[in-house]
Amino acid sequence: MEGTTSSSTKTESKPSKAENPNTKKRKFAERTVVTVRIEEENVRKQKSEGPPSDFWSWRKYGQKPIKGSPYPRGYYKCSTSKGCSAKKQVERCRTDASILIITYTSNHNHPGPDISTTMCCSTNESQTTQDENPTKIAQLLTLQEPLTPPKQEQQIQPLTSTSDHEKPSNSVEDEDDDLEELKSQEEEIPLTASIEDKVHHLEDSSVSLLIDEEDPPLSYPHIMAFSSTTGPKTEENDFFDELEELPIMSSSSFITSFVRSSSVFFDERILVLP
DNA sequence: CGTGTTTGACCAGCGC
DNA sequence: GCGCTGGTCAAACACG
Repeated sequence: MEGTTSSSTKTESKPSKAENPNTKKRKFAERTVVTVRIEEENVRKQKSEGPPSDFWSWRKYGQKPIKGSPYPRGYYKCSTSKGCSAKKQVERCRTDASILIITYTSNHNHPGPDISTTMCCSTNESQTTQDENPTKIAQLLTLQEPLTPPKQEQQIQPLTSTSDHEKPSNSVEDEDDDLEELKSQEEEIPLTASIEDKVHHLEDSSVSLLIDEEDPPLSYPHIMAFSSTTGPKTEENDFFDELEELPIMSSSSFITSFVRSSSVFFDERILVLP
């Protein structure tokens, strides 16, 4: 909480509505942007079931149509714990409805849920869990698919802050007429980048910028969930070992290694600093 | 009954 | 200064 320390310049209190003085601070809000690609069948599910859930429980408190986007943006607060100020915004990529853009703001002020039970970390149980929680697992499954188009994927934003980062970096703004073309291109493009390639790429690029060990980003559910569980994991490691052979990690390399793993979950992570 | 969703209204940041 | 737009609130409603 009070993660948005950078922007509390407005001190005049707003009596009735905004109980949190940090509300409506757009420009300097710290955010972590995650794009998640969902598969087509899940796209339909999303429409009926909402955004893919992560390991927190979220309560929707608003939805707004976003100018220039055919899809509304949903606003969610963490309902895992009372008083938790963690929020997220979920919207769809304008060019590809199968891409969800999730923007995490603020920080969880409570330990994460026990993902060993919440999530399908056990490799043996993963299949059954998928059957039981297809939506929740959907974003995990997406890593099996090649993710965002290479252009978008390679242009991981540096740590500069504008409110436009969540929109895809490719030329979305201009010709809407090209959207269909882009879509068709996306479908035609043999998205062949393997997970390892992607991980490798992310590792080589700016992922290291995303995680500052002394001042970690605001909200990255997996990391927090992991850190909240007691000590180094076994099942989780097994899980990730399946994804990628991880060396034994020291505490410092754990995060880096985790990022490598978590970057598998998410197409793209953008920490926006003030 | 508790929890979550929907939805209209309100407010403030931001660009012009 | 003004209008647009995004973000939040809160009442009403739905659901288990």
